Amino acid sequence: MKKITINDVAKTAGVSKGTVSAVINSRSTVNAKTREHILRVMKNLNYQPLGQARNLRGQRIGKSIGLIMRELDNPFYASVAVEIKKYANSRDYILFIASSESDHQNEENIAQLFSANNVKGVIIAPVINGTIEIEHLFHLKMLNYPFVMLEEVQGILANVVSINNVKATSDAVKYLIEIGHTHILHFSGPKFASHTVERIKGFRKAFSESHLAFNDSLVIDCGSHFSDGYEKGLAYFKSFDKKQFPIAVVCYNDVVALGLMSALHQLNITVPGQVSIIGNDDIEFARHWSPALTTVSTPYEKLGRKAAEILINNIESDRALPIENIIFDSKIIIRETTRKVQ
Amino acid sequence: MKKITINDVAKTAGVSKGTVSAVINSRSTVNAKTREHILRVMKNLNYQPLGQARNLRGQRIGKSIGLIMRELDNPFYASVAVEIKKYANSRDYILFIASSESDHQNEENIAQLFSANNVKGVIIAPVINGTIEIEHLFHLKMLNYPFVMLEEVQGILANVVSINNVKATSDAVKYLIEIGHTHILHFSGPKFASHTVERIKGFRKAFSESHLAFNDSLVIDCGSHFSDGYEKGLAYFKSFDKKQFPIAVVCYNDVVALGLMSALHQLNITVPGQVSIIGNDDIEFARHWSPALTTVSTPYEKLGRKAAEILINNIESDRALPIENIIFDSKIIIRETTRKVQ
DNA sequence: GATTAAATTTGAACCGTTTCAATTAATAAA
DNA sequence: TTTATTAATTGAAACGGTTCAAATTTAATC
Repeated sequence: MKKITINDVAKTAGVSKGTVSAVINSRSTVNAKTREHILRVMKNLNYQPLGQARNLRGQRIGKSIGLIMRELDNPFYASVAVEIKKYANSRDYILFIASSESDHQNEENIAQLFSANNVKGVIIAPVINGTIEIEHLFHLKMLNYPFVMLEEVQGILANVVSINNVKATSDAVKYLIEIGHTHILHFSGPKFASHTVERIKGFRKAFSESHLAFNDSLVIDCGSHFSDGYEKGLAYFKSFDKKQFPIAVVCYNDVVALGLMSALHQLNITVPGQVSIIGNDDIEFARHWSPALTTVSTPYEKLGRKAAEILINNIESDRALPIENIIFDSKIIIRETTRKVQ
Repeated sequence: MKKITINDVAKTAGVSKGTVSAVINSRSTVNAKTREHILRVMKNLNYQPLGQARNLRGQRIGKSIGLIMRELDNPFYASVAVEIKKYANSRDYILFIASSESDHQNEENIAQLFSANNVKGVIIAPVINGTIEIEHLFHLKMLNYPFVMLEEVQGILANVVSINNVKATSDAVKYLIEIGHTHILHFSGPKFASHTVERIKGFRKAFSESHLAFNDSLVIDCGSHFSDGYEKGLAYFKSFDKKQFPIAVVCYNDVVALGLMSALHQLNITVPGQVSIIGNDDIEFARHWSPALTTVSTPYEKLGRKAAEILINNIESDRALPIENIIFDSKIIIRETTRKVQ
């Protein structure tokens, strides 16, 4: 079935396509009777004007940028998204958000769709699934299509605005060591996310820079959701020898930490009495939970703002701008889920 | 400054635009040396191919739908968005999300941008700010542009998929009456959101259908965030006469309810001992909080799924489909923040 | 060096609109 | 009825690319 075009409408209505165009654009120069007639024909033919063609000539339509998240319900990137949006709006851009669902092909399709549809540039939380696929990023580069990545990707030189996960997690562990902990675990994030990898690296780094011995069993595969923290927490501490307390857990993020606390509560294990817990992200609930969660706060406002700023600067510049690589540091926020030992 | 086009590149490089086009599209028929040369010229001129024009001919690029939320951090619509996305993906559509920030003009601009940029249809959580502005919706109708609204808007006949807020809140109040409460408050939502208005209506309805007398002071303007619940809760109960307990509060949503509980905790008021609380939405945290929150669960999966289904059916149909108006019922989930009185 | 096959490149037609000067129809004034 | 105005309509030329048959170049073979 061929697509109905303005020509079909014009022909059926017995007018020129200029007139049809005038109706579509609500121009007042067209006679009321003619308008009605054309409108009726449009409805009958179920004619949908093709936006792309409409803009080709005029190009007076608003500006927009895109954001490709890995998943819609990631609380950290959701906060970053809000900041990106704020900044974009302040410069008169609308933000469109899409989710790659951690799938390379999706990421590529979305980037393609953005660039093909008048979205001026894109911010990407890149998918890194073991095999790193960056052809589509090269393609964007070739097209001179402006983009900024929220995590570094090996093998491509591009704008990156990110956070220092290694240092953040390492600092968290060092803080625990400082207050006397000697038995420290890591509930790690979703496989293949670079945040996960980097945080594990930071975790190990802290060990290698202290007197404590690292051991693979100290890293427990967990995930990023409340239920992950809850379930893995239940499984791990269910038949846990209480003589081993006190113990400390550095969690991938706050939601996992909260889930873990919920599990511990159910097992009648006290926080921070028997288990100290540190989260990551500093979501709003972290400070309202009881006990309030000690966590690592990443400056997502700055992160989102900077990413959007670089992107829009690139979009509006008529020459290529130098590539930027900006890493923000996090800081630990001490609340009630960690305590001094001995 | 005039925009650089493929013609400029072709001219500067001394080749035909067909060849430049071949380079842009990574076709293998072009000689390596020529390719390099053209690529260099593209870079020098900072040439960005115009996506719209690229598609005009080919039109083989993926399908997408849009979602216009009122705000990015609304937990209820965030959940709905996830469901819309799932369904859209299952039918090979990519979902783009934008936020109107509860502003009419933004809503209009975004809808415009979607329709002008090859997004096949849109789901709208409409802004209803006292003055109802629906011209842009009429415009979409005229263009035969498929759209579905997540809340009813007076004055326009269009697809609506929504929830029965009146019944939901009314049921909540009736439940409280059933278990013996006689003093019932409502912490209401953001002004002008139709959910707010409808829930207040439901609150009143329950009174008018029972023996209790309604009174304007029973509705406390609150908002939709944790901090709103916390602050308004603190303000309201700070110098509250304890003789008036037990009392019950129906909250606009779960986050507000949790904020309120946090405030009450700080004031040493017990839940559900002195105050019974009911939320709305049934977010994940609701069941994990302690005490676990009694709340009204809206079937957001069905809601999102149905909205996306209607939209895509409309997009893919070659004739106009009948307008649908679907309202889902909610149900109350009894947990630990409500108790029988007397 | 001539012939043929393969690799490149060209350029005109086309995609579905908008634009706007020019034309035509309708209305008002003379 | 003419004529001058004004209101509507037309249609050809963009817009910035893609396509692909035809033309040209280059390489290979004899």
